Amino acid sequence: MVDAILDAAAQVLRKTGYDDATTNHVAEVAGVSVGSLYQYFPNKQALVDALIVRHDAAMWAAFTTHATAAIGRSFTETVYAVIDALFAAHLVDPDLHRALHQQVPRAGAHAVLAETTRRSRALVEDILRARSGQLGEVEDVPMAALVIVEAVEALIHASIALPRARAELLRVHAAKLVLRYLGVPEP
Amino acid sequence: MVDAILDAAAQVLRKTGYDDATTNHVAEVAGVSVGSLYQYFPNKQALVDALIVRHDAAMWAAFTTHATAAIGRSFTETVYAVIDALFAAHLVDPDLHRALHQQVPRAGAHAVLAETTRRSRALVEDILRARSGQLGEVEDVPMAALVIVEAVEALIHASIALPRARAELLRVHAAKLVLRYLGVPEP
DNA sequence: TGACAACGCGAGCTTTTGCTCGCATTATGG
DNA sequence: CCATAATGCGAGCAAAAGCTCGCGTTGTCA
Repeated sequence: MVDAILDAAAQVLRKTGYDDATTNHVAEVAGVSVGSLYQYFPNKQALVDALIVRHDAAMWAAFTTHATAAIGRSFTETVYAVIDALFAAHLVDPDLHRALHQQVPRAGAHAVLAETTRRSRALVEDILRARSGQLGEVEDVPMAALVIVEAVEALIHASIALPRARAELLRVHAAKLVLRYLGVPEP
Repeated sequence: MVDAILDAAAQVLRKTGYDDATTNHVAEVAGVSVGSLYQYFPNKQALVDALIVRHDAAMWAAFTTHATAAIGRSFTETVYAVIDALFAAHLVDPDLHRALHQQVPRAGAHAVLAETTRRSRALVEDILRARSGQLGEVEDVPMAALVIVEAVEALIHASIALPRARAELLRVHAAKLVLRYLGVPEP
């Protein structure tokens, strides 16, 4: 039942937006009553929070699944794999993702999302440190990780509004951007 | 009076957030009555819209002012100047900027902001085309402009949450990112 | 099958909030 | 100095939205 309510909330957010995402409307779409909704979610914020947590977990799962392809590869291939994984993660439910980020007030302030950002940066830092000695050295690893994560994420968000062909090309450019930034020679 | 109301709205958004930005509250802070507010703004959305337009205009003004420093310089210096101008534009009213973008639902969907993004990209495209023959050629100018604008804007937004020293360093990294992406050799 | 609890329901209460409208106050101009 | 208009006021209205609570229904034991 909890899942039914969350599914309904996601659908409402995707289709009609945050303003029409009233508790009554969500309950109606879910085919349950408002009372039942409030049995599992103490208030509207808790409902939205749960949705954010669930979606974030789904994205992170998709990311780690795809990112395993990077294990044992060369640095260039690792970069491509991680970027592909990030793009894949954003294809889990793009409409919901956009609704959550563009319409829910203070969505970016959620602790779960901050934690995911932190984990993403930590992962990139690890990758950068792992290539010590190989190619040129990176002086400020945390700063480089920040630059890479922020830039790539921005490009992914931009790609959502693009036609498929351009989005694919943008993925290549994202990889190019990162590799050249890190001083990796072209293949 | 219009300005007083807009100033109050900006202050409320900055300090207490979008949720507490009721029309009555804004009017109270502005030192006027709700009736007066509705004499100049037909509804709450119009008020927020006007605030977005005003802030966007202020940012664009700051940008163009600083960007004139790029006229007649070398390509590398032009890149630095434009990035500096973008950072300067985001220092106009960072708190209001964040409130508008993170708390106002669908803030990104506003026509004015889309137009500003379009103008930014057009400007970058012009700069890229102007250096034809100089250095390496850029094949897909619109794509490169998109990559640069999106990446730099993301880094600027990230820099707002950073301590001043790190923010300054991030600016250098933004320039490095763009120059290396475009294949410009280090100075 | 009957007692009991857990689950579910939805009409409606309460609060909030965007907004109005009739009146007061201040400018304008003859 | 008065008539008229323009501006400003703020109590209060109407709609909306979050939330509650008493009752019905379904499931689960002995």
